[in-house]
Amino acid sequence: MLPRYSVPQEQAAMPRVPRDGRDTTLVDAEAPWCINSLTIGELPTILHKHKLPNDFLISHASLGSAESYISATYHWVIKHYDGASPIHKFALLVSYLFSRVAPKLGHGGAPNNISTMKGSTKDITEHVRQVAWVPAAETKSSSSRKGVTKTLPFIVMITTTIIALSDPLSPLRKYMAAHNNSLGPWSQKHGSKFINAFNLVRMGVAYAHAPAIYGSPKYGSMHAWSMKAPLEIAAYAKRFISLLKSNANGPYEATKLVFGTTIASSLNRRSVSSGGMSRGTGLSRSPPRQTFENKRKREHGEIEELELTDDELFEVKRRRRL
DNA sequence: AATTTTATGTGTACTTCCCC
DNA sequence: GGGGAAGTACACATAAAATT
Repeated sequence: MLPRYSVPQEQAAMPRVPRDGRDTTLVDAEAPWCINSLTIGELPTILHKHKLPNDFLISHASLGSAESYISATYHWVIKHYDGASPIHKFALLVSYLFSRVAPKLGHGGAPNNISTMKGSTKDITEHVRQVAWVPAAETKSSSSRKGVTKTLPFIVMITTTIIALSDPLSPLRKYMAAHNNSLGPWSQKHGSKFINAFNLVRMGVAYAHAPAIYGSPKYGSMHAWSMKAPLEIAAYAKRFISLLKSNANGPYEATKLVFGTTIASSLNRRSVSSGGMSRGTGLSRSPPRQTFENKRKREHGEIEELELTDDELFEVKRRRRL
């Protein structure tokens, strides 16, 4: 059986994703909700939410026997999450997008001209921002790298990473401050899911200072990479959120800001070809093909665990009653 | 020397397939 | 259908490699 996360009692009623204007989740910023079952096109409907979604559970980070500062960081983020903070909201939304970009989370090798950028944070950062997102499975016979298919772990782990790295009071930053800026075991645990320096830079929340961003990047403005200042991230986050709710193409534009045109287009493919404004129209005439797994999950009422295929992302999914 | 990444093996949970 | 073998996917531990 799937690791069914437990739903707190007071939130036992399954949150409804807004289907029309009458749904109370549209107007109630406090009402419980889930993020993983949304489509990208539905992201603008939850921008007012103050709380983390119900499916944001620490268990999805599989902390196990991780060192105490790691689990402390997860608990700290859950306790301090503030939906009114642009950075927090951005972190959550981007974590969702990141989980849908998977497994295309890798990148090619360093270009030949990387050394010409040495010394220029601007050049290297702008370069990394444009590097293509490619599947991380490059080993010939063996399958793709492990740990990149389930979406909920990404959502919990990316959100936590961005928020914690952006706040000097987080247990993670305090650990770094006491350990010469090393992220410690955090690097390996999250790096196995491609939550690493390179992708933080590529998503626009961090600077790359040295070609070592392609190697074993150490943290610090004197080394390979560092987070942008909170005010810079906040400005970026505001722009992202503003794009997201700007118009019918908001989700595309916001995805493009963070992940680039290619990813935005590939995630958007289906809805563009079917005439754009499918949002709010309810049923689509030709429902996208579902994976076997998805079908099983629907049958088992595990829709909240649903992992959408690319083609489904922008579709307005018909909700089954639960 | 320190830090991060990559590779490999083990255990576990689930899925798929196949045979009865 | 049921039930077991084979296959898939993951976390975790450990070791090794790469880079600064």
